[in-house]
Amino acid sequence: MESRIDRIKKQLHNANYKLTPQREATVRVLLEHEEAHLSAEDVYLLVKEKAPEIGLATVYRTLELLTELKVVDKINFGDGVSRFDLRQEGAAHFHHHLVCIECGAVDEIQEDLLGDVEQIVEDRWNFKIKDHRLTFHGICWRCSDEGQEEAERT
Amino acid sequence: MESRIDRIKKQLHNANYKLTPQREATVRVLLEHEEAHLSAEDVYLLVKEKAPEIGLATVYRTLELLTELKVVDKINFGDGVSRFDLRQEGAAHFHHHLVCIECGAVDEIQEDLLGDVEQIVEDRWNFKIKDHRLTFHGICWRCSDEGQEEAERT
DNA sequence: TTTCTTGCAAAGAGTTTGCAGCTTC
DNA sequence: GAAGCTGCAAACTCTTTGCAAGAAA
Repeated sequence: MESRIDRIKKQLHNANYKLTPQREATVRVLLEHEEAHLSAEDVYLLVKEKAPEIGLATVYRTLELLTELKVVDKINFGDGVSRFDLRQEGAAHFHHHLVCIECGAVDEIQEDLLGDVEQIVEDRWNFKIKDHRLTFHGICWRCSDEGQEEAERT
Repeated sequence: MESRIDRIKKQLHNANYKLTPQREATVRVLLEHEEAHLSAEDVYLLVKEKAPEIGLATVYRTLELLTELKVVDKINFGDGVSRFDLRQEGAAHFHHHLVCIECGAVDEIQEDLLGDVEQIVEDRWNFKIKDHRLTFHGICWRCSDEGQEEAERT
C-alpha cells in the first residue's frame, strides 16, 4: 500500500520538486502533529530535534511550497503567526475550527457544514466559491465542563 | 438625534477613555470608509490628510482600543496585514466576507447565514459560540464577467 | 555540468513600546 | 499636578530574500 508520504512525494515530483531530506523531515513533523496547528517556528523546532542542521528559512520555504501544492493550508487565527494544517486527502474543502477564548485550544470540524450556505452565496452574490475559512470563537466543552465540576464540587 | 460618533464617544467615556482629536479623526475615517477593510497604514494615511501631525503609533493604539471596545473588528485575510471593520451597530455577529482571488476585492455579506450551522455546532460539539469568522475565497462577479477569456486561456 | 536546494545572515514588513513632552481635568 | 495621551524613534516579531556552497540529475 502506498503511504501518505509517498503520495506527497509524487505530488512534489509532478510539480518538478524533489523530496529532499529536509522536506521529508518537515512533512513527517506535520504528519505526526496533524491536529496541532503548528506555526513555522513550531515546525522548525520539531524538525530540529531530528535534523539539527536544518535552517528556519528552509522550513519557511518548504511550508510555502506545500501550501502552493495544497498539501497544507496556511491559516491565521489572528495571533500574529501563520499556522499550517495538513489538508485531509480528498477533501474538497478546508475544515472548520473551534477556537476556545478561555484556554486557546483549537478543535477541528471535518464535516462540511456549509453546503447549503455555499449554494446561497453562489446564487445570490454570483460568486464562484473555491475555498472557505470558517472559525467559531467561543467556550469549548473542556472549559464549560471545568466550570461546572468546580461548581458542583463546592 | 444622537449620531454614531456620539455613541462611540459614550462608549469610550464609559470605559474611562477620552475622545481626543486624534481618536475622533481616526473614527471619522473609519465611518467614511465603512466597507473598505482598511489596514492600519491605510487609516493612517487617510487620517493624515486631515490631521497631518498624527503619528502612526497613535493610529495603532486607537485601533487597538476600538477593537477592545468592540467598535471595530480586527480581521485578517492572510495577506500579512490586519484590517479593521466597523461593527454594525446592534449586530450580534460579525458579518461575512467574499474575497476574490483574481482581483483581491472584498465584498461583505451582512446577512447571518449561519443560524442553523451554529445550532449544530453548539449541540454536537458542546461549544458555546461567541463569535465567528466566515470568509469565502473565489471569483467575484466582476471577474467572472470580464475575465472569461483569460480564465479559459490557462 | 547544470539545475535545484540549502543554511546563514541580512533585509523587510508590520506592529509594539519607551519615553519625554503636551493636554486635560 | 496627577493622569492620560501623543509623536517620535527604536525595538521587536515574523517572514522573505540574496548569495555562496552543497547535493542531485
